[in-house]
Amino acid sequence: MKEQVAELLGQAVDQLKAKGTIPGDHPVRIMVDNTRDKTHGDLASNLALTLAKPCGQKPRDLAEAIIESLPDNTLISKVEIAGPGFINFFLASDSVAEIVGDILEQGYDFGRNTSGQGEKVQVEFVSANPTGPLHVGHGRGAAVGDSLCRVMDANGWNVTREFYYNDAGAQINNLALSVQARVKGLTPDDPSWPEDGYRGEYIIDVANSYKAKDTIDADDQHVTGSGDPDDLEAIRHFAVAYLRREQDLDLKAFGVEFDVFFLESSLYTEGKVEATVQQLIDNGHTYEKDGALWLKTTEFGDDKDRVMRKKDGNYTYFLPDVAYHKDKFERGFKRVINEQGADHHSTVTRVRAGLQALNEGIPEGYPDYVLHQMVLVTKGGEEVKLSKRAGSYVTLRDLIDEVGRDATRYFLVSRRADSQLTFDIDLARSQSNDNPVYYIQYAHARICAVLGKASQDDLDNITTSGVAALGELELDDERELVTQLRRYPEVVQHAGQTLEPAVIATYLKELASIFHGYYNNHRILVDDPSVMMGRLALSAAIRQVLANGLDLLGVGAPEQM
RNA sequence: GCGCCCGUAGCUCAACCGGAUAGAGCACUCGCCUUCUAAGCGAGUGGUUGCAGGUUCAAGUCCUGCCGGGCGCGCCA
Repeated sequence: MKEQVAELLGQAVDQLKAKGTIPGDHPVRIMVDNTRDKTHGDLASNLALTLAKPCGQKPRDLAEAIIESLPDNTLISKVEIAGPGFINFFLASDSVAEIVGDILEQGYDFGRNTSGQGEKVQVEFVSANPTGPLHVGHGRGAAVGDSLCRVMDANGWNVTREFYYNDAGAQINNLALSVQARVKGLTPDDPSWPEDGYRGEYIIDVANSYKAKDTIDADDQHVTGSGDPDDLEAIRHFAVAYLRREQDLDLKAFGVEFDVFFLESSLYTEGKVEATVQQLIDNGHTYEKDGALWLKTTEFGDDKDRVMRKKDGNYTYFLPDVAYHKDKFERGFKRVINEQGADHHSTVTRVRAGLQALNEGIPEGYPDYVLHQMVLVTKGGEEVKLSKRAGSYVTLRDLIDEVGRDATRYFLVSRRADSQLTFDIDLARSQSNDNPVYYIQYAHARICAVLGKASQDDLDNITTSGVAALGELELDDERELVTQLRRYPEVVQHAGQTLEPAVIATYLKELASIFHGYYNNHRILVDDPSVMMGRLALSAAIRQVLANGLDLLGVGAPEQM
């Protein structure tokens, strides 16, 4: 709709350029905005304001000229000049109502677009190391990352969900030692407990399962415990598989699944780390100092150079990261988005610098990052810091068990990633109007209930006589509802462009709010068949958009509550 | 000290590429269930958008400097 109005304005500009009112060589950027105030019509353009100066005219005079040059059309019913020189467009009722027909016809596809043109995009998120249960921060990553994937998919991208983890480093060794200690019956208080060992109670479960020679099937790990307390290697494999499985179960309970699990160890075994190092050396971006090998990241915007190979011959963490992203690029992902906690933001510059130093034509801003800030969990007004199972942090499982999947996902995805989030457990679990999740779901369930009362015959005719009757809908709130529905595709697009799935949540809250108001003021199943059919069509369209939007958030759309 | 993010109503948050009178919910006050789900609706109260400059016809939004909070500044990951 915006595009169509912009198109009309474009034609008016061309005409005025031909007349000389607008300088022919002046670049014109046409902006059409939704209006905030309905007295300003449906859409507005600031075109006359931006062109006033180069044209040497008063904005309102120029607006007048632009309006006179607008081609004839059926889209717009009225145009006004307002304020300092805005051009306000009032859309014709018919063209507005059309959107309802579109929604009913397109169903699940309404709001989706093809702007991604089927290009491959990889979204890496969660990427927790298998050293313990997932915590709230991972939960935020999972909620934001998965929703982002859904949004990218809705914008026509071919999305791959990827989970990367370290299965072989010092931390994993530490994990193995901790499990081994538990297998041997030691406790964290014991003097011979491994230094910096993992102290959480979950380690006991891993140890017991290992001793019982259980078989573990995670998404990407399949191991049977040997039970041998002295076989550290066997313990390591088992512990990784065990915790991976636990994470998988949490993620499944959260409604999040991955296409690819990528092991850091494979970068070593397949020689990709070595190859990356060699390439960096060959390109002359490295030097030896103090027995270590350094990468000149300062050549690419870093504030100091970074060690890539330590004195002891091991690599620092960011080198495999560079090798990993080189691999992503070589796998054909021209676009990659990494969703991570903001506590790792210092890696952004390093990884990008490393990729530039490879000199392989990888674009400068590659990869994209979405960094989420910390999550603070509160209950009863107090900060919650500990969980029994993990010991030192609140687990994702705790939240899912306590407040439910939908509410947890909603709360974690509904705020912009770059601001800190307070997760109020009491609010999230309250089944009341305080809780936006239920507020939105309730709107969906209510419509389902109403449609359930309508006759099958009427429902069958909803797309024909229902849509045809939309002209009868003259109420302000009906008009407002249709306007909100019309904006949905823009919101999906906006979420995709800014990589901010949270805007979907905001939109749905607004749509639900307008609907609840409408529902309370007007009956849908009224005697007048024409009015009823129109309202049924409108309601069905709202239900569809609510369902589509909730789906992008990974939150369910219940038919009854 | 340096870098990144944030600062909007008492609280939690909105505000589309810079647009017109900064919006919701909670809390507080008062109303609405014999009618499709009251997990709902309506009305009222509540603001120098942290502070000070600058750019612009127009700034919560962009720029600079402060103040406050978070995170990061390792040959840890």
